Amino acid sequence: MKLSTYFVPTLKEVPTDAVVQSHILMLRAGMIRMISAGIYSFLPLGYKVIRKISEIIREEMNNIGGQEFHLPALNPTEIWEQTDRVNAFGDTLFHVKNREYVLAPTHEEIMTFHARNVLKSYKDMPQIWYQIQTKFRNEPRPRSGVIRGRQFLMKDAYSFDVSYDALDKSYMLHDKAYRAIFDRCKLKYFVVGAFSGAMGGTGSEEFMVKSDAGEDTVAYCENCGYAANLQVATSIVDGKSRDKKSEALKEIHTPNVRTIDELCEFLKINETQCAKSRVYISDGKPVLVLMLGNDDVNEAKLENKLGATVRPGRPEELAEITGADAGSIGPINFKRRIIADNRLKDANNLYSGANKNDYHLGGIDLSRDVKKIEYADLRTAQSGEGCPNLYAGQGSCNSKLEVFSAIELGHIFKLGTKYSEAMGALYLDEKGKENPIVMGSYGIGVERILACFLEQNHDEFGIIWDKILAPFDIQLIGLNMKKKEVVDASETLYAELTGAGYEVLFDDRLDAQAGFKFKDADLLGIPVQVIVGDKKLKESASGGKVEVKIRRTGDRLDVELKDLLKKIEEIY
RNA sequence: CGGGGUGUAGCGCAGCCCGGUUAGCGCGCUUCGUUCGGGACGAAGAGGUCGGGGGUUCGAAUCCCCCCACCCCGACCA
Repeated sequence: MKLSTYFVPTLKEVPTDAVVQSHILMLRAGMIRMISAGIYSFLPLGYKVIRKISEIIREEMNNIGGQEFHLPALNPTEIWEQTDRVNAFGDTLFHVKNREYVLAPTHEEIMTFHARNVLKSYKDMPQIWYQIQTKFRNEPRPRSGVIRGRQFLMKDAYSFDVSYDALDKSYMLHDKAYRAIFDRCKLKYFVVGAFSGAMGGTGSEEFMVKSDAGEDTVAYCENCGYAANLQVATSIVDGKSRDKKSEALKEIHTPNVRTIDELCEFLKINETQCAKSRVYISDGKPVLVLMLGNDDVNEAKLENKLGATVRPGRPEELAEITGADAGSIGPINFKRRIIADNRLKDANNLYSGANKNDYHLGGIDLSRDVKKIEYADLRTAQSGEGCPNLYAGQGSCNSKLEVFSAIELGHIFKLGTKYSEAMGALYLDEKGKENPIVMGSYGIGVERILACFLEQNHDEFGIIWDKILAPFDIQLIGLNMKKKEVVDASETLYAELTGAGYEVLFDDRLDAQAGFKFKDADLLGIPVQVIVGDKKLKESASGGKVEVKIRRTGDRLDVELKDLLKKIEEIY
């Protein structure tokens, strides 16, 4: 491909609206352009990479027996009503105005529709059906370029089995395929296991990539690979030990002391002697949550414990419930439900609010002074705390956890019979008995693979492709295309390299200066640059030299023209 | 949906607070010349509903009201 006629609008300056690296690089390298928030056009260079990624996905899906479909994005609303997902998706679902259609955000319904009509016998299974197709979701806030869009490419796969045991096999096949896909795409990823969500599934795994641009927060252990969404992550951290002697309750005047830090400062005590109080409202009823020191309440854990959603109490509610404002609230004489974090179990000699403005209580013994108190894991794990992963018979890992943001690349999910039951996808088993098909669903964000790769493979100058995803194998740069010897040599090389089976991007632009071409080449990040300039052409009697530059390392070497093909072969 | 910010030439921005010639700068683009291995130089050009609508005023990019778009933080995320 000749760059003089190839549409690759590179940008010298960083577009203001782009914040995350992958987005900036895709825009600057002329791979994408935005049409509207969360809606992007892929330009030729970007689409070339998308196609390479798609091909890898296809190969690995076919390897596990997957069969590729192409389903319509435009779906009759009625099908979505059968599973009550018009409601479940709510505003996220795009509705077509002049027909009873929706734009599909995923394809469980359509795949189940086909399964229902065809998979009538246990002999018809297992099946793995997949497609690579555009999904539509009316995200309230698209962001980070292509990472969270309103329209995006997804590889979605669905398995159909006769039993949960059989589903386990299909699920494991996908686990294998996904690892193969992400390995081949040279991504550094990790797997977050089984988070029992509200979707009625029996198991799931998320494939994640560490990134500041990510929207999930996870706790990860480098040592053993433990990874958990922060919403459920636990850690090993000491509780408040129980002192031998419980002191008597004492009221302390603490004017203008609101926070735990201020309390510690005021009383010259350690924060692990304090119980922090937070009042939440759940189901219209107040709950006092006690945390040790400055520990953060993990609202997801609290909601799990209560089995209902929670919200923080409003200031006027706090005053009415406790008789005090936030900062002076505590467990003593609190008449409603009290749940304390496990770190506070049986703790004594604690300081906490007195439910009276500007007063705190000391000498609190939770066992002695708080009659009806429950304990639960309610705290948010933090970086540096001990990994809770258990080794069989050897205690826990206890290496240091790291908490960071991550991008979800893929998700494999044991669906069970939710959709087959709702839509009547039933088969006959060996005994002639009717059963619902047991399903799994499996998704990969195709553009996210691209974005994650770029997040992990760039430097200050631009993209650094790995050869497996690179849009081209070689960037051939004719430095001064006004000189005949350069034109002749580079045209010859272009023909030779292309003939040898390499995909070559030939910078044959007539008017671009050397520096300009170098900068563009580094930005585009093709793995190998072959630089043809008149000086080096003259350097050898035997036909001249060209320079070969390896983008990732920055290494340059001069190569005789006649040795070039061999050299490139060595590199590749 | 709540909070914050931005919208002026293809891109990046100044001008706005404090209204007043013909709305400016850099990059890019066109033409000519010079240059030619790390985003060159000179000269001459083209390119604008100042996001949209309404209002105030003799006069609005500038002040006021409404709307729209985009970005960031949060909420949401099968």
